[in-house]
Amino acid sequence: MLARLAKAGRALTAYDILDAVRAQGLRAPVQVYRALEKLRGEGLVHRIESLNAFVACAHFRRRHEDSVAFAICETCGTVSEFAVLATARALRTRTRRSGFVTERTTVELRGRCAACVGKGSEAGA
Amino acid sequence: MLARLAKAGRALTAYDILDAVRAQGLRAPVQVYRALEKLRGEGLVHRIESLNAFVACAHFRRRHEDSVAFAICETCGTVSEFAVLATARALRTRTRRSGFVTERTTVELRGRCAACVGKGSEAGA
DNA sequence: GCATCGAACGTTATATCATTACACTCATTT
DNA sequence: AAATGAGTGTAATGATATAACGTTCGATGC
Ligand SMILES: [Zn+2]
Ligand SMILES: [Zn+2]
Ligand SMILES: [Zn+2]
Ligand SMILES: [Zn+2]
Repeated sequence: MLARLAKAGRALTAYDILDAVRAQGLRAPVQVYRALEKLRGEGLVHRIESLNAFVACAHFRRRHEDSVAFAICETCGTVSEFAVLATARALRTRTRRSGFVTERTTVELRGRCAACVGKGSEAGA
Repeated sequence: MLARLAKAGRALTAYDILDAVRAQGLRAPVQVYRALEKLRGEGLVHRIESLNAFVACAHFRRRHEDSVAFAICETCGTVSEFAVLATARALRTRTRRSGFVTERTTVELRGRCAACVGKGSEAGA
């Protein structure tokens, strides 16, 4: 299942994954959600909140949910993961001043990836 | 509908809102979603992606979806909106270096608000 | 006035995402 | 062996969101 996610390069919904792994014997959504929960616990999978979908962790590091961001291309669906340690720290500090204790951050950017921007400008020229 | 959202102080799902406005004649989800879409377009409502829910804009400013963040209390559900102009700019600059053109950012923090942290530590002491 | 058009709306049905409930298996403990 | 408890598979359901389609109604042109 993790292999499928990693190969996809984009976010897959739980039901996308379900379709992909039916051959391996998984038959019901709850099985996929349980597996995803486990993988998320191991830091191998991230959830993209704005897509209700999942990606394989690109960094093979454990537990960095608190300082990761995603750039999501609206045109081709590609999801790129990058670390935002300083940004996350700044946000935590900022809210801490009003008494809010941050446990987790979600940072997701929508836009167009280099490849799709290139294609777009070609078409427009 | 906007009044209901503003009064709530927390995020409401479309179906929460639907229940609240049945008295006003709205009967179906799609009507609520259409109204929300309009209000979002006017910058009066924000969507909280990690909750699949909606809040009234706390700033009464138009169109700042690209630089707003939310601190969401996991204990009491309170959502606080704050501006993150510098942070959003930094993220855009950062991804721009790899060719990604950002159109919109989602920044959501989960944790515990001042009130709930206070109660928690009292209980723990 | 009135035919035509198109945006907005209401209704129904359906699609999509996620969890609950429960029975069964199997390894661990006593 | 019986009791316990974690994990699993199945079915059903709940929660979120959109599609499809006919109607209303104001704007436009004749
Ligand atoms: Zn990662
Ligand atoms: Zn792209
Ligand atoms: Zn706002
Ligand atoms: Zn709170």
